[in-house]
Amino acid sequence: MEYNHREIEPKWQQRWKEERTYNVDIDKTRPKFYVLDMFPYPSGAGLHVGHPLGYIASDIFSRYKRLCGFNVLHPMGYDAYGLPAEQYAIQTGQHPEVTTTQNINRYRSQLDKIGFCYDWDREIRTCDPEYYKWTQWAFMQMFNSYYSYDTKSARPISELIEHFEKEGSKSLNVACSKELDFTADEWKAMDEKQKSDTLMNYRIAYLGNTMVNWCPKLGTVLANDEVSEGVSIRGGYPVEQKLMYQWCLRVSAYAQRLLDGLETIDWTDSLKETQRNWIGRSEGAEMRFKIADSDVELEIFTTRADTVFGVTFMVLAPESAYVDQITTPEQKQAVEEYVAATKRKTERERMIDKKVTGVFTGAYAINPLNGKKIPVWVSDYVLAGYGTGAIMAVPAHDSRDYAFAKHFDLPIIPLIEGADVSEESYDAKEGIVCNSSSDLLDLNGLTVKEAIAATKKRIEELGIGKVKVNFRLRDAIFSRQRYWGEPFPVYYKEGIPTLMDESQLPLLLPEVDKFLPTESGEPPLGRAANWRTPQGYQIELNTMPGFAGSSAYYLRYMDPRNNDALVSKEADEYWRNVDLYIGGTEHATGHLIYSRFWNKFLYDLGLVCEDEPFRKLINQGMIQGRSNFVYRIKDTNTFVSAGLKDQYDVTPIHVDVNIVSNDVLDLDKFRAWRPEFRDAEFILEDGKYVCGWAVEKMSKSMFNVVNPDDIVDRYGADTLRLYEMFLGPLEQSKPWDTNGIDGVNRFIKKLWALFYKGDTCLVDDSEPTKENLKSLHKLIKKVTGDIETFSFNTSVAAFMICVNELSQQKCHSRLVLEQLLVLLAPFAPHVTEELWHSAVGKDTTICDAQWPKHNEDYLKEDSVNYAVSFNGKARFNIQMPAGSTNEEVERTALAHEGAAKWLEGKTITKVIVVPNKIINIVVK
RNA sequence: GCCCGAAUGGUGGAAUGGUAGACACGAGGGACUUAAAAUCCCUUGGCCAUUGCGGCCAUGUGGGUUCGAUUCCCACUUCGGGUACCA
Repeated sequence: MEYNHREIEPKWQQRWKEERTYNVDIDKTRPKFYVLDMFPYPSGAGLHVGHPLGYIASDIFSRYKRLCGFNVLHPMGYDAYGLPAEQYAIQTGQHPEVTTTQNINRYRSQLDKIGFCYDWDREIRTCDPEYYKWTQWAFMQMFNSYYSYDTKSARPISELIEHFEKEGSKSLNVACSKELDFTADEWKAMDEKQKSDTLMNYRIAYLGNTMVNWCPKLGTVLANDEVSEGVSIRGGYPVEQKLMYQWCLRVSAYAQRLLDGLETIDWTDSLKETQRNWIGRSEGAEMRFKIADSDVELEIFTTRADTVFGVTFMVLAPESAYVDQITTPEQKQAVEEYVAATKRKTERERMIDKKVTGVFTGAYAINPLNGKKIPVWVSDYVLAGYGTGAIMAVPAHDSRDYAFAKHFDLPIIPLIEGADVSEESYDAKEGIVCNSSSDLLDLNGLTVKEAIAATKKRIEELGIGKVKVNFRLRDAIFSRQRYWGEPFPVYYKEGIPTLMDESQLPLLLPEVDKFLPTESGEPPLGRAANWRTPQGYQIELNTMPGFAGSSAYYLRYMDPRNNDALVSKEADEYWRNVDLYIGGTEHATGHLIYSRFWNKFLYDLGLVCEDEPFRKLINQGMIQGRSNFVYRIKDTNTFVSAGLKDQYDVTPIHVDVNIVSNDVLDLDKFRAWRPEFRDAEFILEDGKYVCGWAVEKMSKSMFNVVNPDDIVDRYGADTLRLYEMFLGPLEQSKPWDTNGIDGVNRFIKKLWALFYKGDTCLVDDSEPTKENLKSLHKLIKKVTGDIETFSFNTSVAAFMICVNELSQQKCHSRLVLEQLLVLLAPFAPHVTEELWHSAVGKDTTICDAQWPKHNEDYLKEDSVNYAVSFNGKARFNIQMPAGSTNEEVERTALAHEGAAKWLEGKTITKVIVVPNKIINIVVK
């Protein structure tokens, strides 16, 4: 029998499917292990060889854990709601569901060819009503909850209503959009609408007037993580700031827990750091400044309370509510013009345009600690969304304030001894404070740290401020003005947003004639006929964002067909949370924050038993493309080989990597590739046309996309799997280069040759030799260690070494070869399964074998090789019997004939013996 | 600007304090073959020596710690990723 992947791979894939080899159920007699891939958005382009990298790694780990005796949950599904399908629908009129289903089918057939051990019975799709019922349901729970800082958890909104009825807003310690102040009587006197509005201030899923990222081109709002550098991540369209009435999730309430939880999970430090920065905790103080000749008090936030004596002006964000309250009539026009001008600018323009701008309000604030009058300005360098939207400016010690002060010629008062602020501000939080004393507070002589603490203490005593922790993390905007998403189970009863009954879930996405906004500017659902409750109330027209469906999908896999609960208690308590999660870093500040938030919320409600969803997380690196170039001599149809291109004036042109092999261009295929190249002439080197190359993103436009289907067809899935792992460390980005694939393919053929020569099966029952066992046990030890640390590339190398050794040893012993197959099974499931049955003669699947353990006895050496070094430089080797003492090693080394040369005329200062490795003799 | 990570042959990479370059690709040479493919064997970081041994230099640059540094520390250079008026 010859190795023929085209025959054995489909055969086993079929058998696994028929025999339900990879389907799992709760089994309390075995420990569970949950391995999850970030589920893909099924794009129209299909998979390229970069996509399966993480899937292969997780598949290897799943199979390994199963062989180790774990009951492994390893599911897959699709993140099926999304913008590309909708935009395609707008262009073509094709229903997004149709394209999505097509894409899913394509993905599935591509995935199937690679031989993954997914339990496909547990497949989920976020656009499936059976699935999104629970997305809608979770939203309803959030609507019905508020967040208590006393219990540090979400609580039913009914508790809050009880509190209002007893005490109004008194002694509340809860998350809210803004601090409200009302009595129990005032609450009771409110009408339904007022009560609804008041409760919105506290709900975890709430409707709020917030500054949103509005993308006019996409016609929708976007969350902060969907925007980068002022443009939308999808499409790259400009985004502007706009005040809109939108559904939001009070993620900010969980900021501290999201931060603390990072300590308990096994993620890389860099990813945790990214999340910490995104959450952006900063400790500081809120302080109130009275406005002269007015009742208004400006509340500001600062982390540098110590610099309060250096405040020479105040600045408001243009959107701040204070602006209208304090602007003097003389300045009114100038301020209004400035605010209007800022509004017109998109966020991107505001970012690119780093010019200092601002306008004086005409008002003055009083510094509460020294009574000084300080002017209040408006400028767009202060953000409305952070802190209180107002700052005290200390130009001597903040570079932004410094630039503003220089531009408008405002005074600068240095507060730290020795700080030179003539050219730039002194921003460092260190030094000894000076120029900082008044009747109320004296900071002179203190360090900055001490001064911050002293000021905080004093302002609390004086009742002019309080210690405050601020977070950068914003609430998530949860409405999208799109069609292809989950509808909100909400209707408007006399203008009051009201939840539907749980029994009405799932609320199905209605049909529409077009996927565009209505003529009156309403979202596409405005086109749905009868988008009303039976009582005739209007149902919410927005849909939920992409992250809604992906925030709790890992829970649904535990119990995917349950129609009575998101996940049953039994399934949740058995599978608990994800033990290993593999996916890209691009979700660090989006999905991985939202999921943690969502899970913590469900945890507060007692619906899930683990506080963190993903115990360990590995980020696989990106596989980049490796593009090839041909060089056309300018204004001709002649192409010059890469080595000679410097002699001509050439234009590099991308050429399809699939017609290039080892950087050598196939001339006939090139001529056939494009009509304009049909008559191409070539200047060759050594009779070949050599292409240039560069590492770029894998994309159609670069002609560097490699389809896994082609690789599987040519070399087989096992070769693809091994090669992707062999390419380099899992977490590192690296270019795909098909050139090296022959090496792993040869390895599989060599493996095959251990079992078969022609049609003869070589496996016999001979007793393994010492050498055989040594090679095998070396491999067991290495591979086990490597899988546990995700060093799959070095394990593949170890397999190659072992197979080479065994073939040199002519080892055909069944006992050795069957264990070799088990070790290799996670990496190359098809060929190992085939040999396991046909050559070794087993009749159960290799998946149910047992992972072998290595035996140190077989690894022991009779003698040990020591490298003898003089002053750290290795000079010769000596063989020592195993277990020799350091003294014996040293004596032998010095007595060795080679030693004399290096000892001549020198004296020995020191001898270091590293057991089993090296002996270093220091001479002078 | 700030934070994080990386830099090793022609190429992908190995070695986390102990003989740098495992393993693989590519390249060169050889065997088998009428020939090719496939397979197998040898060489392959650089320089010097090559009649034999051998010697020197080398992990981005410069310092440091150490008997010994690709590995640890400091500074710099370059590249990649994240983030950005967050007060």
